[in-house]
Amino acid sequence: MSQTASIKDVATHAQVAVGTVSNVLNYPDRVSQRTKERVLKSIAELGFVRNDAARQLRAGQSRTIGLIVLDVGNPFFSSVARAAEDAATALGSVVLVGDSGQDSSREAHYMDLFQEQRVQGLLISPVGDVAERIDTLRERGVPTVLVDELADTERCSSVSVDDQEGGYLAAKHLLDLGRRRLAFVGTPSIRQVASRLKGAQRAVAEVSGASVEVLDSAGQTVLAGRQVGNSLVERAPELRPEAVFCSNDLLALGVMQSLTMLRTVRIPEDIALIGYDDIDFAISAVVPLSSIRQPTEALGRTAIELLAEEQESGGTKHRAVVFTPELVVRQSTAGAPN
Amino acid sequence: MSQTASIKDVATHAQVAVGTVSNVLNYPDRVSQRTKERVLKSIAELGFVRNDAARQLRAGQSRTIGLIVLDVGNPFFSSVARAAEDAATALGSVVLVGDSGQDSSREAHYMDLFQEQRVQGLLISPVGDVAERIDTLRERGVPTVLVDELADTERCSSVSVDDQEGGYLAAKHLLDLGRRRLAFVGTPSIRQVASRLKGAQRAVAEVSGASVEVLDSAGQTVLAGRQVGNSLVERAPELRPEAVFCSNDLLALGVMQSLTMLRTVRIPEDIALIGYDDIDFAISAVVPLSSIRQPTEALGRTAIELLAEEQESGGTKHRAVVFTPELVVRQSTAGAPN
DNA sequence: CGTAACAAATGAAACGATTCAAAGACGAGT
DNA sequence: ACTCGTCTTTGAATCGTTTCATTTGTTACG
Repeated sequence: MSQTASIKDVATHAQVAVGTVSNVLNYPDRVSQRTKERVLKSIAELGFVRNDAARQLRAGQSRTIGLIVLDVGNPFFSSVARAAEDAATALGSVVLVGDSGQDSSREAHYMDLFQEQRVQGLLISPVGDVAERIDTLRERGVPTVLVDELADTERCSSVSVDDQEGGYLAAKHLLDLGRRRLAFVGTPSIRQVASRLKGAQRAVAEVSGASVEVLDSAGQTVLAGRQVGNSLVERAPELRPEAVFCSNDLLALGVMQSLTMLRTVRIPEDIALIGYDDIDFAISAVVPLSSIRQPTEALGRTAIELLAEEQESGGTKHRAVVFTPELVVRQSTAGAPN
Repeated sequence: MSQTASIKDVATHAQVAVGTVSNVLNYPDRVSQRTKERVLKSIAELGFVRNDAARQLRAGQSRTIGLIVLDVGNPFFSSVARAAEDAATALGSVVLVGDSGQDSSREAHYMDLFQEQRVQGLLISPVGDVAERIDTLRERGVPTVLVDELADTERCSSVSVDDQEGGYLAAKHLLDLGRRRLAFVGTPSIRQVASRLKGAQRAVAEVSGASVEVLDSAGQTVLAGRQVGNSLVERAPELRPEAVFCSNDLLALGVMQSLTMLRTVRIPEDIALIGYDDIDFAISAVVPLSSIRQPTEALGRTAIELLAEEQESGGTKHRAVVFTPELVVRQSTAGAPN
């Protein structure tokens, strides 16, 4: 009894055929009440637990869905991951999360791994160029859904958020407050950030006399935000922007700390400040931070749904679902223009 | 070529026996250079990828290690998880992360799942009482290592951090600054928090004239911290504590926000403040926050090592490794006593 | 030339589940 | 008593890999 019992052991113990035990587990209606009880009793007595490997081998496919994210520590991704897990659980599947850490070799490693595991499907926020591998997977019957990246629908499905719209919303909001001299803080070398900037510029172009200055930050962290914030404080007041849009909440919190710590600048009176992502900390900042909320739960849930669609259609039909981000106004951009 | 090629297909294509293909993959030295090349060429041409389910079935065990945490969103656990993943990767294993969300039914679900997967071993931060299940797993040859919880070494191994010592360190530090009237903020109903409080009380008992008041918070979040902070601000100055020790950095940040926002209290001059966990935000707070750092990487790495030890010893020898936390002094507790 | 020694390659058996065609059991209807 | 239909149960075949006892091939040596 020390080692694990197999279905055969159960069959022997209950004095039935192995097929019957399998039926008890998978098609209980096919089995008479009497035998069912006997089998279940044996299962309990022997402590039988299904061997998933054997089951998968026979089925030719696992009940596993692979998810590769850029950084599990990032609240955006951990939220997407959690939503995906919940949606998958409802379908009787399990999500395996791999963290590429923005490293394309790690990304490749996880793709290999998931392929060996014969995952049902793959959700991925790609780092490198994965187009070819996705083609290969599709040929093998493994559907892929890009996450937070727009897909060529000839190739696969995708769920993403309209970053340009998000940027537009943020800048429009600042302009609506009456602010004209805007600053954008972020690293436009990242595609998502570039789109947000583009959206902001579009909003600015719609208002005469408005301008936006781009402040390239060293990274997307609180510290990077502080550095930018310090450089703003050092400026002569008349050279400071009237409103700042950061490509990410961490940056915004850093900027906020610099500005409020030295107490030379008031938020939102002197400078209105808005971030992006609406992380949990945004609401609990010294000055509650306005932000652009991305529908992370919807992203995760929809990603799983698209995967299911792909499976049903045999991997022929692809869809690119684009969500619209939402403006969340808090104290950091509250009140009338100065 | 649309579907996945098996080892048999490779064998046919390369005109060798299946055993030879297997040898090329697992024992390359047993195969001559010539055939090896031929086989590898066929593998590449057919795009063959090992079927892990079949491999596991034959091996009787997977290369997977299960990890069940209380909350993946919590930086403490995500850091432990990452360290465990890295250590496991080095051993050629994969870590599957399950999030119990402090819910014992979800915990049980993941335990079932991992058992079906025939994981090599299980790392778990338990919610409910899992002693019996661990016994069962041990009988089945699945070693378990408790994470952030001290184990009965008759039963299994564990990695944990000395919470009482952490509490002692924090309180001692505050006392060393000359502060006498301390406050402890947290939810002592959680075991770890209770230990930290106990440590703090021990430190206080060592100093004559010192006292510690316990402020039970509604949760362990920034918001809960703010509420406590507000209640402190409302007090008459002479009734306020001289130093506050929060059982968690989020709480501490909340307290800090309340105190600094209203500008009636200075940190650290009027109230010295220390948190616990040393999360990334601690260093970037308005007033950089002192904290107690837990060796999360060591926890994750060691958990995997203990698992390996268990496997080698056949699951007979268990060890409980306890790490000592570390005091990190920053501005929130800097300077001389008032 | 015979054979011992070794290397390389073979292919059937096994892992544990599911599937499915076939057999068995049983009662109703004639 | 016989046939038919329905409900249960059976057990061999299958999935793709690894393992290992055998066979085959090659070289060296007496």
